[in-house]
Amino acid sequence: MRAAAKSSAAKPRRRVSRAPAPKPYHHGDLRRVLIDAALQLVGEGGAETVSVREAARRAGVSPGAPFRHFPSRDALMQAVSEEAQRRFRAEIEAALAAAPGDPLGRFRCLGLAYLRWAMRNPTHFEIISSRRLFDHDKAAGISSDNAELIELSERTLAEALAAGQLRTVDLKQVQIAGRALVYGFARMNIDGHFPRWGVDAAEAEQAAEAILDLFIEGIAKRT
Amino acid sequence: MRAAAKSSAAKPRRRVSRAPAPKPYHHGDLRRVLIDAALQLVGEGGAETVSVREAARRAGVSPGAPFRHFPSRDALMQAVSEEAQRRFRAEIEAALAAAPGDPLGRFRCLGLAYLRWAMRNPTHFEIISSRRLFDHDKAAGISSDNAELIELSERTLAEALAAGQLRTVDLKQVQIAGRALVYGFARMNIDGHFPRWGVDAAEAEQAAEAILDLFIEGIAKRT
DNA sequence: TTGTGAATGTAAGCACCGATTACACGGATT
DNA sequence: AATCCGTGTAATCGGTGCTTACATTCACAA
Repeated sequence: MRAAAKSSAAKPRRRVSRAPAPKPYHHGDLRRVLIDAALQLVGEGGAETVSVREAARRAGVSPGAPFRHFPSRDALMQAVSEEAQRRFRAEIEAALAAAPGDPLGRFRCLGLAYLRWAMRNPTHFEIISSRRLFDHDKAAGISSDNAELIELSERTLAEALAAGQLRTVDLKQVQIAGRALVYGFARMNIDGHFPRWGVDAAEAEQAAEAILDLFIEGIAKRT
Repeated sequence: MRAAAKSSAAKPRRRVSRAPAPKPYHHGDLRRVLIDAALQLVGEGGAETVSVREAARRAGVSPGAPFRHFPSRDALMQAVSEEAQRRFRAEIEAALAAAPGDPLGRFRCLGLAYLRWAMRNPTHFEIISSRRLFDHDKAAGISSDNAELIELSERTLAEALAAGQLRTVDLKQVQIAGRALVYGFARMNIDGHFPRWGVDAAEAEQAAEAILDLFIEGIAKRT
């Protein structure tokens, strides 16, 4: 690519807050900009094509600068993952709050919001999905990630059981199976198992809804 | 990519039958050895930590030699993927052939064999799972991969439907849901979503069987 | 206002990586 | 026996993660 070739172009050293200097030595909010750049890079070529140098390049900063904010590439990716998880959880909770109803219906809303977000934001979902790459140290620690979401789904399922809407009592199994279903569908989508749906997102979302309904009918008490 | 751990892998050479030639110029079966080395590397540090150089190092060969057999790293990984897929399909078909019974029971055997193989060979399964990395060109082409397996599961499901064992008639939905379920479970396992099961494989397999049964009961005609 | 230390950037460099090119070896064909 | 060509080596290039040394700026205090 191109060398930086920063034209120094000796500028007047106005430090008055009135006019913004064209090249301030300090970036201002490099950390945030790096995370955004990395997020964009994931969207362009997958998670493993993200390079710290390219992120720095897009931030208009030297290759070593990012290491002032992240001790390693993995740390940067972890920050990206946390950002993605934050958005994910926010959207799920919003969708669940906005759609009340019977417990099983709310469980369906939960799964649907999960699937929709995963299909519409494959970039973010890909980052979230693999703990082995980004959260390997945090996995046994704080667990402030989507454990909250897991608990939310468990609570909703418990309500459904209390309301007599389920045909089985093993909530843990149902919860894991539901997670595996939506996770598997979303992963298959971004892993390219549905090449035909790459061009028709609506069809993919329809299929997602259909298999979710199939699962829910499977766990619901038969009429 | 990141630096890989060093490892001395001076392999004893034996190719000449007459005298102990210390260094035969030609390796003999480098292609196979490279695939095996790459497979081993995936098992040690994940798919993206595999480097052509390290594979060459373990094969006792110069860094440029692998490129005589594979035009690129991705080509090597694709060969590894094909090898893994071959073993996968062989085991599934063997398990299915050895366990006859009613169609739905055979479908269960299919899913169980899938899950078991995925849990016991996470290395291979990880390679198989992501088409975007390894099969991007082949995806629309020959499709000699596990499309055969998909068809096999569809056929088994159709038999189950014909035998009146299913409560729904939309086979495509059932098939996709089943695939998403087992794929999601296997992926969650290797992606580290079940850290507790990292030490107890038996428990993981029990859980896998349980969610599979949950799903099958969900699609079965109620007695 | 003026030091002064901590933050945060740059510059240079290391080792490793994928990939290419020129060259060396040797088994197989004729 | 001479030759061809598949297969290995050696050298090299640009890119990458990461470290170290140095430069600049900001924030806070005397």
